Amino acid sequence: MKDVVSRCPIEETMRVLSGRWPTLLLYYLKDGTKRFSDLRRDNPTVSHRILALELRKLEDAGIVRRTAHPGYPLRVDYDLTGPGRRLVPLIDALGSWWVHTEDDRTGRSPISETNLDTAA
Amino acid sequence: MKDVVSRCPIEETMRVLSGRWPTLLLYYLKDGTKRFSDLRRDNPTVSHRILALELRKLEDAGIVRRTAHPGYPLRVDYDLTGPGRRLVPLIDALGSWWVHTEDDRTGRSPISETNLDTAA
DNA sequence: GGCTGGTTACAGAATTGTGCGTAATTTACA
DNA sequence: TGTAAATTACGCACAATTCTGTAACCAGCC
Repeated sequence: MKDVVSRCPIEETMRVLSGRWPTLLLYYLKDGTKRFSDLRRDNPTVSHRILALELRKLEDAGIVRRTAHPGYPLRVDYDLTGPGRRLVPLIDALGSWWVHTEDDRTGRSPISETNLDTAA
Repeated sequence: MKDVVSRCPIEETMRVLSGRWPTLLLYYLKDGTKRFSDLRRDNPTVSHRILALELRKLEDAGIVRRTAHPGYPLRVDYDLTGPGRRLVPLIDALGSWWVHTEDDRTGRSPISETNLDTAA
């Protein structure tokens, strides 16, 4: 990718949210504070390296707050910032959009007077 | 919500919207019908190949409708489907989220009353 | 031959995964 | 009591995989 700094906010947002993990991490973090190992447990298919990189990316974007506790064994907490929490419902909206478009994808119309299929 | 598919709808949505082009194409298509060459002109940095691939992906996702007119020279129109149009405000919301988090990113207080938030 | 939309073949860039190393402290065990 | 190993959250080097771009080619009518 180039070093192009886009002025389009949508592009900027997508630069952060693109990929498989960011929205998933948001999803797990909306429950509250999680530790690195918690997040790995939540999603066993992320490699530790990628998890660290993604968390760093979200931190840089101001979505996630990283809190390192001094002492050993190491302990680091992650939770959503204000912007991060405000982002959650938007992500959820995308999720429901997908669910609703299922009707369109399967060629059915959503709940209407003409349609009384056995719903899903 | 039930265990509809084995995968999360947010993940499915992001699988389609991830990357640099999908949201940009949505942005250009929300004005109305466009042809392949129009979209290339709108965004000169997409390669011919990628544009075709991305449009195909959006078509498969039910976001974009492809209409090939018979006759030569070839002519193909692209426009948003119903789901595609319903997606636009959600994308816009992500854009305004980014604009509003600017305050947080730049360390300014988000207190606003005399706040002219005109998105770019 | 040129126009348009699209595809294939190959190359190079970017992203992701694997495995090893590290820190200071606790526990395991002989 | 001493030594080894586990723990936790990474960083680094490297391999594998995926993504993107370039260029050429196709179709069929003017």
